[in-house]
Amino acid sequence: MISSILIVEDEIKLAALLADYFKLTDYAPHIIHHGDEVIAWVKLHQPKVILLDIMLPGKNGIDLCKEIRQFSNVPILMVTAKVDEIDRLLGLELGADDYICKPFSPREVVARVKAVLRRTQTVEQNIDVLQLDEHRFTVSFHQQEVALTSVEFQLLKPLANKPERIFTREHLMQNMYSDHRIVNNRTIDSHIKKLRKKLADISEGKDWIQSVYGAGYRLVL
Amino acid sequence: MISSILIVEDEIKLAALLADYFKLTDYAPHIIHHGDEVIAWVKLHQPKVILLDIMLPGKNGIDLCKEIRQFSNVPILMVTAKVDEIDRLLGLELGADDYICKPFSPREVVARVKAVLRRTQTVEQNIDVLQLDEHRFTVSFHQQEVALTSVEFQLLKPLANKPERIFTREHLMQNMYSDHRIVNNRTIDSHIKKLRKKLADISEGKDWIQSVYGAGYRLVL
DNA sequence: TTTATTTGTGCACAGAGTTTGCACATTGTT
DNA sequence: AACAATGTGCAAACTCTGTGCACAAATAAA
Repeated sequence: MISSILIVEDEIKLAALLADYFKLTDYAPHIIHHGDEVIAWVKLHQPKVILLDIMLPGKNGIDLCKEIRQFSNVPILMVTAKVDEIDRLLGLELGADDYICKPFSPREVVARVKAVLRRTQTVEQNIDVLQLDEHRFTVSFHQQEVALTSVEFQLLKPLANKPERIFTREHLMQNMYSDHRIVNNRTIDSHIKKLRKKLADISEGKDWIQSVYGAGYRLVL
Repeated sequence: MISSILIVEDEIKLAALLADYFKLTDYAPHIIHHGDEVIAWVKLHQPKVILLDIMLPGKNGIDLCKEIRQFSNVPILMVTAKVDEIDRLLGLELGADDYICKPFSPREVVARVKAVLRRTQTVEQNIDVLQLDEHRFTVSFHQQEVALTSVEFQLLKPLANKPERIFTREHLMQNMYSDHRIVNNRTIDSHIKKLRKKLADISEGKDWIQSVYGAGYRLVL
């Protein structure tokens, strides 16, 4: 399995060294040296995991971590130069997934990243999914359940069955209506909106449905 | 068994700590910090149990408890900071199911919640169901019994055997008539109406049969 | 057999709930 | 900046369900 990893680290040589190690272990690393470039890149590329140094030119790692957590649950490993700092960081409850202390061996870092991915992926793939109930027209997330209308249910079904995959509005229409009716694109959007609301209500506000500009929608995990 | 629990507690760290403990014990906790948000959330999500602090910003726990009791019998555990207050609370007859005093250990709270659930669930799951008698075409609820016509009985049977599950009118027809006759949808409705009346008569007016727009009917517990 | 009484069916219409599309705001792309 | 796509609030159009009622069919009583 190949994962894209974002390495945010201002020491150029160290970053390159880490990147090399990750390449050897079948990861696709990308390096950013400056704090101000991180948010935009993450939003655009959605890496599978982020290695985030705290001391950075521009925005520091602590603020970046908070900011990323506003829109994503991507695993984040914080890197700090001082052991003492870790306690302080834990107190801040940044939502980071692990903390690593410099100096470190690249192999250690790779191991920690793997460990985090193993943890989070198990959770996401086995637990953090939407459960549809065909008989009751409901979706549930963890133990929270919500009733859908039949149109909403038919709309969600293909999206949830193939997460990540993009469905065009035309494709979604086909699945929603047995009579192959054509409705206005804005109509699909309206239903998507209602679905988003209901899903957010049972999952702490998470937006499960991503719109793909010019293409359609997809469900993200 | 997994239950959703609502934690209403303004001390953010305490709430998070409790939530963690409940997660470890297979509960799905949701936290609300402000009294004004509680009612709407409870109505929407119908948690299996509520842990309710008395001192809160916005509406206080005592008023909330009364208000919740207007529309739900969900088990409520009240949390108070002062031992002395418990006597006063008992006097108010709020309808809470247990009272817990701060400071407490999270493990104690989990234990008390389990105890309350054990008490209330036994009642609900073993007694509050409709008992059908195939030989006499009767339904009973608690000790109240009512005679059904054969059509009514056949209509109720699938609904009662699979509570929560939605049955289409077509499906219900199949079960009602051995000759697979097709009758008007309004006809099903008429029988549903009569059933509702009879069931309500033996169960304090409860409406057991929920209609699901565009889909059919289901029996709710 | 005839006459009540109960049960089943379907219709018309009212009321409730859902779906749809539009106008306009916002966001994303080039 | 200009254009295109998506998000949103809202009300109209539509669909579905509830109910009363009339009548048919089955059952029981006389």
